[in-house]
Amino acid sequence: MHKSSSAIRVGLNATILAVTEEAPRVLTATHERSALPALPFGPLDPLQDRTLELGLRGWVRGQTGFELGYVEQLYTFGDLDRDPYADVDGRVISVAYLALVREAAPTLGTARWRDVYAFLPWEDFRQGPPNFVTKDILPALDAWAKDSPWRQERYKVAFGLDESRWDPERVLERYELLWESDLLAGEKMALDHRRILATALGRLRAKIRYRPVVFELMPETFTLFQLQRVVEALAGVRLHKQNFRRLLENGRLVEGTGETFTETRGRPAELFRFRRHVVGERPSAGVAYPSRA
Amino acid sequence: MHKSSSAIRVGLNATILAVTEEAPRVLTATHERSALPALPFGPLDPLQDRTLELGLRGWVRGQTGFELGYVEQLYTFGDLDRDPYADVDGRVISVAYLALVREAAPTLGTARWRDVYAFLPWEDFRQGPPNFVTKDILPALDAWAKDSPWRQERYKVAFGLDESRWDPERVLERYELLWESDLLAGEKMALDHRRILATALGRLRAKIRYRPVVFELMPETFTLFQLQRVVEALAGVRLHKQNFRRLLENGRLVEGTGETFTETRGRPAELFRFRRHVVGERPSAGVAYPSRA
DNA sequence: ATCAATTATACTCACAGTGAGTACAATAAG
DNA sequence: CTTATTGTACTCACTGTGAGTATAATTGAT
Repeated sequence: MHKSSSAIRVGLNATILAVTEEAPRVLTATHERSALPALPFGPLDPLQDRTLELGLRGWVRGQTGFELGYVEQLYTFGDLDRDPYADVDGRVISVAYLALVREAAPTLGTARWRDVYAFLPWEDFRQGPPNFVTKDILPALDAWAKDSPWRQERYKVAFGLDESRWDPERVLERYELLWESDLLAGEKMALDHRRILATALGRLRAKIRYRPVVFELMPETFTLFQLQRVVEALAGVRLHKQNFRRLLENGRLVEGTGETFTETRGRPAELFRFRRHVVGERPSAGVAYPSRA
Repeated sequence: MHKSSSAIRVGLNATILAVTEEAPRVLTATHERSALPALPFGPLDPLQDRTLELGLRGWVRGQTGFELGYVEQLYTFGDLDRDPYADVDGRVISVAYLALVREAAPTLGTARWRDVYAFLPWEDFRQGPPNFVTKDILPALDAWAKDSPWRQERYKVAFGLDESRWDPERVLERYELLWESDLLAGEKMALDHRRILATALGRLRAKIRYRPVVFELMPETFTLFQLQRVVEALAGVRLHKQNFRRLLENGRLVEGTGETFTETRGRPAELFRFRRHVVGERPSAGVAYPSRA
């Protein structure tokens, strides 16, 4: 066994999300040792970086060319066994951040945009429960929980069976459930990065509802239907159009520009713009996704 | 100027809360250099502590004699200028935790229980707005916001004026508002610990509503009125008794023991017990504080 | 023994959201 | 001119929630 160094290094971990073409995307790098996709990661420079967030913005700019807009701290990971190379490298504490950017612009280096649902395929319920969930996962979970009423309750709540209904925000619960039962589907990521991604998605889905963060992902002007599509892509659920609009009007979050937008056929839609000044205005201004269609 | 060391140390910071005699209490130590009250703080041992949480539990046990029950990670602080001694000591990153314990039992060392509202006096609205808030703070804030409509909105939302109503969870917003306007009342704490305390209180107030965490603060059996008093102490708001009980019944969080409890005069109250197994049962099981009395 | 204080219950009621549905209007591609 | 597509206008039932009124059950104090 190698002798461990007692030095601690602090890493800054970024889950950078965008939505393009009705799919949530995450910026990935390639993990050197495992060759798996990984969340971009940079060290904290203890002398230069005045704040953790500035440090993050700095190396993201350098490594990927992105100027981050909205940034939010997620969680700090520091378990000794999360990194199998920790013995060699010394202990690493990593502070994970969630960042939202406006568009999937071209990237520098090895960074690459990937569909979030490639890693968490069971989270996309827009077409109803995905096939492999109903066919494979749920029966297997049922077997897994057969002898434990507690496991029963747990997986039924997580997947919205029986009494409870599918709650888009319970991403982490579902991830951990599938991890424990060894039923994880989808593509792997390096280390515990898939878990971090799940944390990020859950947080974002929750935050959307009480803070106007979706607009960080939208262009300057947009139609209400485009906005709905973006929210749906993130929430992984289809929404009821009329109710969605009703909520938007109540929240006074957007204002019409008067211009219209025609791309597909059908009646042209009016273009809207986010009313930036509402941010502090209302107690809780979010784009609460109302119901499924 | 001293030459800074480039080593990083990681500290684990605990906000340990309990509720006794209808007051939320926080466990404080004494900061060596400033002699101010401080949140207990211990280093992470990069070789021994398998997880951050275990590290925390370990030194809390050693330093204060407490065996922590409920523990939750709060936030990670790492700004260079948060500690004026950073130059000498090298960079410190601290991971803050919120912990709940059952009772304000006697403590070892210099640790001491203090009323949370001694540090954040404007947060206790149980008797309605405290005198110094209406008399001093609000007028001063009004002056501070006189020329900025944005500041206006901000402080009115934070303090529940006009349209909006007092939201117990906006602790951090209020703290930052008062900090910026240089109107902080109450006792100081070392470094940025008062800010951390504000973060913790806000988080706990929010969490109470969708997870049954209050019970971590209650004895094994309790009357519903005692429970209400504890929630009120944390929320800093008086509640409507009937509605509070209605919500408890709906949530199926507690069950009667059949025994009754008599301490004050008046009709004896039935003793209840937390139904532990509901934890995974319901989608969101919390003791949502309903309305003010 | 009576009263005041204190706590526990039982209901009511209005109002705001919310999930869901029906119907119809406007426009463009084919 | 049909059809696909999107935008609008309403309705409706149901649930939660904030609030209020009234009454029952106790016990300590006078």
